[in-house]
Amino acid sequence: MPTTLGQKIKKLRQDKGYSLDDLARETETSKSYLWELENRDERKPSGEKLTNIAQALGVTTDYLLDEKASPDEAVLREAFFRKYNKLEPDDKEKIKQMIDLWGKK
Amino acid sequence: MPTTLGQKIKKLRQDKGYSLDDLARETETSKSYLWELENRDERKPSGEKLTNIAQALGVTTDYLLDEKASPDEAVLREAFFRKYNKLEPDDKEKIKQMIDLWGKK
DNA sequence: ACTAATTTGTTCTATATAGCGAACAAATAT
DNA sequence: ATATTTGTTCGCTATATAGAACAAATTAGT
Repeated sequence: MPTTLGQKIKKLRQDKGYSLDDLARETETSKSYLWELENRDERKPSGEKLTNIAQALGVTTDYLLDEKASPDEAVLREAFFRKYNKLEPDDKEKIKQMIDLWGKK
Repeated sequence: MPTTLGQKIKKLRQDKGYSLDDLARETETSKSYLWELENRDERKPSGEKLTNIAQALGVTTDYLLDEKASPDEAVLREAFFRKYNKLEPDDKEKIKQMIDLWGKK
């Protein structure tokens, strides 16, 4: 299971069969910087780059950044589901992706 | 409806009754920089800052960054919902937040 | 199999800008 | 009227990020 930002990017990229150049082209970033992101843990990319990368890899930025705790309590299921169904297609898709990914970690 | 990153931060912050100093303390950033984020459109904060800010304001980074399209097609609802229920509480909470926010835009 | 060409990954140097601290200004409270 | 809180500006340093050039690996040709 990948845990750092770099590991996640590398895994997702390779799973898609992209080279660094491929991903660089799609994300408006240089391949040298992508390499640093994957291999040097101390990098802190901008939200903009993160957005491009997340999109190219089909995940959300929240998944890449993998935040920490946040207060929790029970969910009202029906209300939840009704709300979900009213979302725009793009947003639905994103929610779905997050659920898929988080379910695996 | 706030549209830029700065507008969103400002609105959320003020709605919570926070001063720039308050938010700065909670998010590991300087108030001067927060001011720039709110008032100068050309700023590009790091994912790290974004994460802190999003958390302090109770939203996701994806909401703050408001990405663009992503491929879409039908969702298998039951599977979807079963998966959702298996998530960790923290993650459930995040999904819920996103749905709430996106439902309003 | 051997080598030349092409693709992929890595390192280095240079530049723009993220992000801070402290000083200043405006507003609000006492 | 003064003190305290809030917002704004400025200059400095660290670091994000690009653009090569270089190295390793892979592919294609003979």
